[in-house]
Amino acid sequence: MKPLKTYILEDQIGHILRRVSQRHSGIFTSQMPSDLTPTRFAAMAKLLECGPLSQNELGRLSAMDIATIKGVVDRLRVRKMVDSKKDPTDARRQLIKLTAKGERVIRAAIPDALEVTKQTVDPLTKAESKQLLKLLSKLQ
Amino acid sequence: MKPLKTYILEDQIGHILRRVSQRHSGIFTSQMPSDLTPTRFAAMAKLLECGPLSQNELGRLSAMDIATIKGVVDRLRVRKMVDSKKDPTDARRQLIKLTAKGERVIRAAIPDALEVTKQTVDPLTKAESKQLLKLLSKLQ
DNA sequence: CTGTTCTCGTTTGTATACTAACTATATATT
DNA sequence: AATATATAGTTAGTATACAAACGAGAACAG
Repeated sequence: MKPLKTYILEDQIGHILRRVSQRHSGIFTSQMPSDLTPTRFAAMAKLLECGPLSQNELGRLSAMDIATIKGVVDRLRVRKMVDSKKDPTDARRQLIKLTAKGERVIRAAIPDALEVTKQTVDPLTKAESKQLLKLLSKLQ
Repeated sequence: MKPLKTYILEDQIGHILRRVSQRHSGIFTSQMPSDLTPTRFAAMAKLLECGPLSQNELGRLSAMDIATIKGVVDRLRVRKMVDSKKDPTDARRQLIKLTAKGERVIRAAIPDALEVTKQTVDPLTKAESKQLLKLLSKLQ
């Protein structure tokens, strides 16, 4: 006899991922300056790490679609966190780089971001947290 | 001497969660009919499980903000997957219920959704997958 | 040199996701 | 009954997220 296929939303990895992401983003919003969203922060952190990048490279490195990264960069530009100039070697490219203000802001925000990570995994022991990262990494 | 606080985006739980969610949603999109998004599916699955619900209840049960669930319900209504009527006992409420079409669609989609879950955790062993769900559940 | 193909970025459209301000209705308190 | 408070839903605004179609430039084939 075949077992019934019942569908329990709460048991599905997709649903749980969504809820955990919601919680994380709530923690992020409450801890960080209001004009730093998770994606803006990610883009700026990558620029700090790598120096000036094309939009495409920045998108790839921070795991954002090109249409998404464009919006993120536009909004960062409005806030004078980044600026851009034509790549002299390739007229299609825009090189995006942190402004002085942007670099100051992202450096100041990094300790807070580490605190966000800490609070997010706070319900777990250190070993559990390490295990979780290991398992999630296999799913990327 | 204080250690340097280096920030590795790829090690942060928020970033990893975002990437895993992206992968899951890609699998969902490729496996499911194009007019069933993850949230639409979740809302309909809850309606199938619980019967008619107010927008508020539906939002709570499927982990969506009231402003979000409104958009989801509106789009489901346009597609004739749900309809709604005034709650006779409370004039503020709209009772949302699956249409016959909606019920047919969601029932047919459930096996596919279980397959999406399966594919999502495919890189993990059964034990790992169970462990992952356990750890994630602690973070909800 | 000339197409062909690829890549970079833009734009449009749709769909979450949440905040804040608002209206309307219900419920509780005095 | 009058007032205060709480709840249900709507609306507007901002920010991801991605698909699809497009133009401009680069790279490469012949």
